[in-house]
Amino acid sequence: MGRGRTEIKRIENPIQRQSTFYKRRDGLFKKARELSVLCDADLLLLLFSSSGKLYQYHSPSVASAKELIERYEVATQTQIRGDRRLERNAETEMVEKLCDSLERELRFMKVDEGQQYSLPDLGLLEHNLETAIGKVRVEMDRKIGAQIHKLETMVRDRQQERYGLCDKIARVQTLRGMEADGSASSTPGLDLRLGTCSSVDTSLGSSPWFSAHF
Amino acid sequence: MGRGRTEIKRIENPIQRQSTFYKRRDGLFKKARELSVLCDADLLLLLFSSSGKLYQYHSPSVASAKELIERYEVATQTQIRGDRRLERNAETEMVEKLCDSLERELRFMKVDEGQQYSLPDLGLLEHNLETAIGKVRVEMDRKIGAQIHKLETMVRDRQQERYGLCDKIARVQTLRGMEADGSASSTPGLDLRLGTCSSVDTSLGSSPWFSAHF
DNA sequence: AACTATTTATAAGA
DNA sequence: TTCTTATAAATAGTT
Repeated sequence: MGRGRTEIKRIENPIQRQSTFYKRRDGLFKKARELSVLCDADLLLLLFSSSGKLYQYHSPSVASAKELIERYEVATQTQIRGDRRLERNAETEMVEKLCDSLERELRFMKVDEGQQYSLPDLGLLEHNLETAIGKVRVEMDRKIGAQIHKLETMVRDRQQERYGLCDKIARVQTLRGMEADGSASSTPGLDLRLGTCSSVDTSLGSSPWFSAHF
Repeated sequence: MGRGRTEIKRIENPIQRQSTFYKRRDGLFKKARELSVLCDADLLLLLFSSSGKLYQYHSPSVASAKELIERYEVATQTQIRGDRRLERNAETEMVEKLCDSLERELRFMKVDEGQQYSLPDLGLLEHNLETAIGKVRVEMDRKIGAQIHKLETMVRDRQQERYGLCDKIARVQTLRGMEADGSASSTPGLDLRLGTCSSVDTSLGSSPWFSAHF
């Protein structure tokens, strides 16, 4: 459009090029906006002039360019990874998250191997790692402590139960003794003796929880 | 353009909307290409249809959309950080790199505080951190060792120099003694005695390198 | 998809 | 940069 000429090739005259850039930039942005509104589409337009200046447009329906860039990355990743993503559930996602963290951790360590840290930097690094290890150990202790407490409570409850039963048995036997004869009881098949009512082993050496986790 | 109607608002008829989407998408991409060629500009166009399908265009002068996204991120960072970046040299960049690493490290640790790690995960984490600390310490030892070696070498060289000078002085004094008189020497202002030619202190307690780094 | 009456974008000039 | 205007290009409605 315009008077004459159509050939699409670099405009050599810088003044004319600049002028054309402004006009066509405005036109492009307008068209972008119209498309996004008319057709309910999301779009991002990043434009760098030949002098390196950035102009951008994104459809009003999205909050920021960043949002669309992330959507773009997800979309292209999906194309690459195919439908593998569909097989995943929440649990595997969490494991993946942890793996990512560890990967990052390891990459970080590799940077260290690659050289470039000065001695004071290494000292700082050491300190931070020590702090981190401290946190991990505190957390482990907390978790182990909680588990032990839980088990101890369970053990104590069982013991109480046993004491109660022993008591009952003792009373039943006393009752029998008072009846003073060996005739058939009303519950002949039921032996209420449960063995000695002594202490219960509270060590956790072979607890299923322990062996399952280490 | 087209017969009648111009109002820019969402087209409700889905068939018409789809048709318009194709036409205007092609038009937009064509305009984008023309702008980039005519005005030597780089551009990226990401377009998501209302059904979520992605269409993209980037100027032929760049290898990939990713490249322009990175350029965009640099440009916006520059806008935010202003000209602070201009003040930076290679050295500060390296420090920044380290800070980023530590930040990542700390973020990782925060995830840990937030809960969600199981005991075996914590065990693994602990192990990894121990390995990392080991690496850092080995690297520190290596650096300190190298510095000590360098200093020892310097000290040894100085000692050698001194021995050489002592030797010279001894010979000069012997010569003087053989001349057997107290008359003015040809170099009266020059006292060649450099003090006792004994051992040199090799401790590094107050070395400038050491104090500069810790 | 293709056609075409119209609207819109813009090259050149001011 | 911005405005104007002649003209090329895009496209809405239709087939």
